[in-house]
Amino acid sequence: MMRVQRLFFILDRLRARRQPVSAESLAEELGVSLRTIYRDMVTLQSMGAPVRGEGGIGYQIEKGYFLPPLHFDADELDAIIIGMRLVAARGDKPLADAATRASAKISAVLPEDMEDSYYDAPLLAYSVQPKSEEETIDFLSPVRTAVRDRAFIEIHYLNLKDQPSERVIRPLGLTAFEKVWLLTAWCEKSDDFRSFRIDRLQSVQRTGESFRREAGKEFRDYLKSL
Amino acid sequence: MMRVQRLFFILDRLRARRQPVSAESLAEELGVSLRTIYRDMVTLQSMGAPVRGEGGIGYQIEKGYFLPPLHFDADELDAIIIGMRLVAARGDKPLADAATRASAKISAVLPEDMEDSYYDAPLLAYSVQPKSEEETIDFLSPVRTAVRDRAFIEIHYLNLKDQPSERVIRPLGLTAFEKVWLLTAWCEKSDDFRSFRIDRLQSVQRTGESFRREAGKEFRDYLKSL
DNA sequence: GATACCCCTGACAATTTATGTCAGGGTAGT
DNA sequence: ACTACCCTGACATAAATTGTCAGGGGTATC
Repeated sequence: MMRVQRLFFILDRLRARRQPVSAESLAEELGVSLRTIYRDMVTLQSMGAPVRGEGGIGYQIEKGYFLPPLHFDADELDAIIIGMRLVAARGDKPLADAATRASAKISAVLPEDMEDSYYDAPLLAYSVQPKSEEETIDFLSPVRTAVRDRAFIEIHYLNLKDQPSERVIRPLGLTAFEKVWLLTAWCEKSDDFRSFRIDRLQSVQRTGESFRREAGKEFRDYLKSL
Repeated sequence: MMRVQRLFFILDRLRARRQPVSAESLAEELGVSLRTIYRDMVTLQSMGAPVRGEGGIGYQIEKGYFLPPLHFDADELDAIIIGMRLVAARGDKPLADAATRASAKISAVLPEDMEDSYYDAPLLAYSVQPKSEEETIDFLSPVRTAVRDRAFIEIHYLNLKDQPSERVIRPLGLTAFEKVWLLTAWCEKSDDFRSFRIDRLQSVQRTGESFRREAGKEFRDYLKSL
């Protein structure tokens, strides 16, 4: 009985991670011996699951699905519900609307009995709006799309000491902190990585040029160092 | 070994046929006894596969089991990604894991070209852990499942003035604020609605009893009044 | 060419599961 | 009442799973 659960768990796990998973970490997580994991892998492969193991690396699952994703369990549904509500509460209008739409699409594919509990779920998210709600121009969405399109933008920024500056940057990524969104970018002026708080932006404008992301790896390394 | 193949076969079979499949036909096809098929069904159900058996009909798989391909636009994808990462950052371990799994399942049903951008999306969520990270017992998940199951719980609570109390409550809902999770409940002792910060809970224990939600409407009204 | 990580395989005894059989009970439609 | 199913419990036997021990071999990094 334990075995079957384990096999499904392994599949799920390999699907979840892009990075290779070592047999040892699986063994530990599942409370079984290393040998058992190796045997499980043979079983999975013999059933046609596209799992590949490489020495010195770990296990990976090939793209394309051997088993279609299972339905969402109660915890996963909770995570989706609260996640979408968090975004709806903390994002700007376009992102909040998108969260609502995504939520609707997901609930549409749920079985009826789960669909009801999805909408009635007693999970809420609440967020205070950072500034006075009336006239705050929110730059989250323009910046977000600029990140997506890899478009250079020119910004007017007010740092935490209220010193204004103007610069052209490559917007690389966004991070949601407790209260603020942080934009990580490559600043052409400083020729280095810089972070900017979205709520301190005075203006955002695309220059029209776009960049290729040679900086991808460096960016990820930079993020890890934060 | 035979067992695992059988379970996968049954899943495949139920997905293939729209019409109900009888346990007997499965037993015959797989060369096992009827009893074994029934036991297999229990196993599948215990793994969260919504296979339904009806007397006089046969077995069928519920609609939401296999997620159909979903199409999300770029903004919706952003919302899902950041939402799941927010939950992963702010929930406790079970909820964070669930967010990761849900994320993987969603990405698995995306068209191929969208899948890459899903994983590479430069959107991150970061959250400071509220207490010292070592020995904080996290009550989010037990409370969350109690809300789901409508189970009475007995809690030891330390209010913001550090006054301890002990009470039996009906956990009604959870709200995620910037830094803390708030539990809204009906308190039997006070005979009124009360709110509790999850991080101030000292202990949580189910009484074993459960309640029906007559309080549903009142709860929603109460929440609106906050 | 060390070194550190990994994957992978075989064998064997102990334990845990799975299985068939027998004997019931339940439900829904006819 | 009948049919055609699903479902459950008990129990002895057969089969699979598991950990342990003892290896072999590949890949990347320094």
